[in-house]
Amino acid sequence: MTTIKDVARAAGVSVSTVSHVLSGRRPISEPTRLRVMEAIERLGYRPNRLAQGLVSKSSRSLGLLVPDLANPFFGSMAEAMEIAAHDRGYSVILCNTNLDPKREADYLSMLLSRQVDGLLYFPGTRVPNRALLEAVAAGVPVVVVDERIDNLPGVFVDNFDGGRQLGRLLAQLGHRSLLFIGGPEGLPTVTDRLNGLRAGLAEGGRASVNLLLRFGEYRASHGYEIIHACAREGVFAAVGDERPTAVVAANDMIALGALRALRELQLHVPRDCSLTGFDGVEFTAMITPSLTTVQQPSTRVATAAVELLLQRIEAHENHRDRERAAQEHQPYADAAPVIPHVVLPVTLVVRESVAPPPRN
Amino acid sequence: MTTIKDVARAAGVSVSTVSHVLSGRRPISEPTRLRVMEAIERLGYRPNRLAQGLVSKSSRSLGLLVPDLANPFFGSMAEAMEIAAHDRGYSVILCNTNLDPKREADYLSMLLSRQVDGLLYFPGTRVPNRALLEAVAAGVPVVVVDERIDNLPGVFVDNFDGGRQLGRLLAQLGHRSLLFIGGPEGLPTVTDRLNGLRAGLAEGGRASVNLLLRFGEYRASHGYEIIHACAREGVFAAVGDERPTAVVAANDMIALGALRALRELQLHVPRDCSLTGFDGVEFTAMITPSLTTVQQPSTRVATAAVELLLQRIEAHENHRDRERAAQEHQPYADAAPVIPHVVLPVTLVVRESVAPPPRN
DNA sequence: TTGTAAGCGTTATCAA
DNA sequence: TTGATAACGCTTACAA
Repeated sequence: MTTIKDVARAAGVSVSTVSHVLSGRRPISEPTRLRVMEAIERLGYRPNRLAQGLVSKSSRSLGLLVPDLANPFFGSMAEAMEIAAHDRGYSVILCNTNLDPKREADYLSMLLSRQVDGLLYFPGTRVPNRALLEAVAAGVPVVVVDERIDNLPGVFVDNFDGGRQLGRLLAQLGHRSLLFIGGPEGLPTVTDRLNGLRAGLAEGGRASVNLLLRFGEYRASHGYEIIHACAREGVFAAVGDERPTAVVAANDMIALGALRALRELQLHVPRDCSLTGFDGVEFTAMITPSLTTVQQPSTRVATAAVELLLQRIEAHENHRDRERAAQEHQPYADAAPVIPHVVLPVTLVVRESVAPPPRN
Repeated sequence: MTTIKDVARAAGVSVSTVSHVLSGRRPISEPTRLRVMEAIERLGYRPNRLAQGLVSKSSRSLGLLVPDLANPFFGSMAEAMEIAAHDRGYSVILCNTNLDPKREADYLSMLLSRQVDGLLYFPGTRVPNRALLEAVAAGVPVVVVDERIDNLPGVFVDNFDGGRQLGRLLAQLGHRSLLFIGGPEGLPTVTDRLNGLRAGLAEGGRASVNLLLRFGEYRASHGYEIIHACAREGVFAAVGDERPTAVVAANDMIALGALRALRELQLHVPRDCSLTGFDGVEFTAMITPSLTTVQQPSTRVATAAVELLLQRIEAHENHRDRERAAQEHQPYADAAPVIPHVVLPVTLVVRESVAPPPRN
C-alpha cells in the first residue's frame, strides 16, 4: 500500500506538504503542487480514511438501522438515504435489525466502536431501545425515521392525515363496517393511521361505524392469516353492519397478503369487499386490482432525514470545538433544547381496489 | 471519549495489559484481569475500531455494491448478506450503484480508502467495470454475485436450467409462440435464461418455436412498456403461430409490469396469454394470478457469497503474512489460480399464471 | 512557502 | 506476569 510518506519521498517534499496539497488548507506553490499531484497519480496514492478518522475524530460514516430490507418500502428508503449521504461525502454502514432489540443493541455498540458520526434509525418497537438511548447519551447524533419517538429528532409522514383521507373516502362510498389490519399494536404509525381513519370516517358522515381491529406484524403473511382467521370466525359470513365491507391494511404488504386471502375466500375486491394499503410502494400500481393506498414521499423523507442528521452532526462538532476552545466543561450548556420533528405530507391514491359496499 | 489509556490508569496497569485482557493474546493473572474488566465496565470503554484497523491493517468491513435496493430481490439479498457478515464479525458498507459505472468507480475508490477487507459485487453491466478490475489488481478480494464475470470468483444460480424448466413446461402445455422480455441485452443472466428457454422448448418437443425477443431494463416499467409497444405493433392481433401465447419475463419485476399491461389490453392471464417470471420474490405468490416463476435460493446465495469472500480474505491475509515472514517478494507466487464459481440450483414454481394456449 | 514533530488510539515487539 | 515504546498513516501546531 502506498502511503503519504511514499508520495512525499517521490515528490521530494515533506508529508505535511502532501497533506496540504490534498486538503487545500494552506497555499502551495504551483510547481510543488504539480510535482506532488504527479507523484500521487503515478503511485496511485489513496489516503487511508482510518488514519484520517483517527486524527479528525470523525469517520464520515453513518449507521443505518433498518428492520427489513426485503420490504420494498424500507428498500427504497435505504437506497435514497444512502444516495443522499454519499452525495454529502458520507458512507453508510448497513444494519438489519429485524425488529430484534438484542440485534439493535449489538449493532449500536459496533457502530459506536466504528466512530460513526450519526445514526439513521428506523424504530421497530414502541419502546425506544435502551442501547439507543445510551448512544444518544454518549453524544451521537440520531435521527429517527418513519416511526416517531417523542424526545428524539426525526422525520415522519402525516400518518393521521393519511388515515383520515382513507376514512373519508370509505365513508363517502358508504362503508359502515370495516376491518382494520394493523401492524404491531401500539406502534405510532399504526395508532396514528387508525386514529386518522376514525376521524375521517366521522367527517365522512358515518358517526358510528363498526370497526373491527386486528394487530400483528407489518408483513404480507400477517394480512393473509388475519383474513383467513376472520373467515374462520365467521366475520365475513355475518350480515348487515356486522360484515366488514372494506379492509383497511396498515401497510401495503399487509394489503397484499389480505388480497390473496380474500381471493381464496372467493371474495372479489372491490365488488364484495374494498381494500386499502398504506405507503404507496411501486407494486401497488401494478397488481390486480391496483391498490388504493396512501403514498409516502419516500425519497423526500429519506433526504430530509439525512439533511437533518448532517445538520445535527455539524452542530455537534461545532459545539465540541467551541467547548474545547473555551475550556468550558459544562457539556451541552447551550445545546438547543428544541427537538425537531419534520412531518411530510402524504397523498391518497385512489385505484381499483375500492368501490361502494355491495347492496345486500 | 474514554480510551485504553484511561482504562489503564483507572486499573493501575499499563495499556498493553488492558489490550491483552481484551484480546486474550497472553495470560493475565486473575486479579489484574478483574481490575481491568471492572475499569472497562465502569468507564464504559469501547475500543476504537479505526485505531485497531490502522495497526491491524484490516477494517473488518465489507463493501456491498448493489444496483437497486427498491427491487425486493436485491433487498433480500442485501439483507441476508449483511446478516451473514455480521455473524462473522464484519460490517457492511452499503453502496447503491444504480447500474451507473461512474457511481461504481466512485464507490470503489471510497471503499478502498476505507480499507475494506473485501467486496460483494452485483454487476450491473456486461463489461466488468474498469475500477473493479483495478481494485482486484490492488489485491482486494472480490466475490461477484448474481451476474457472473468469468475471471472473477462468484456465486450464481443455474439460470440456464431455470430457463430450461420454463421452456419444457411451456412446450408441454402446447405453446408454439412466445414473447421473451429480457433485461439488458447481453447480460449473462438474460442470455443464460434465454438459451435455457430455447433448450427447454426443444426438449419439450417443440423443435421450432416462434420466439420474439425484446430487451431493456430489469424493471416493472420495462415489462409494462414492452407489452404496450408490442400491442401497438400488432403483435397480439396476429393469428396462428405469429401471435405469442405466452410471455416469458426475464425477472419478476418485468413480469409484474407485463401483467398489468396485458390486463389493460384485456388479455386475460393465463386464459389468453400465459406469463412467467424469474427470481421468485415474495410477492409473486401473492398477486393475482399468482406467478409461475423460477425460485432462486436467495438466502443460500447470499450466505455462500459471504462465506466465499471471507475464505478468500483469510487466504489473502495468510498469504501476506507468510510473504512478509519469508521476505519473499514475488507477489502471489503460490496463489491458487483456480477461480471458484459456485452455482446453486433453482426451482420451478408453477402457479396460476400459466395454462395451455387458447385454441383458436 | 515549506518542514519538523507531536499526537490520534490501538497492537506488537522487546525487555524486565 | 507485566510494562515501555515503537509503529500504523494521517493532520496540524509550531518553526523556519
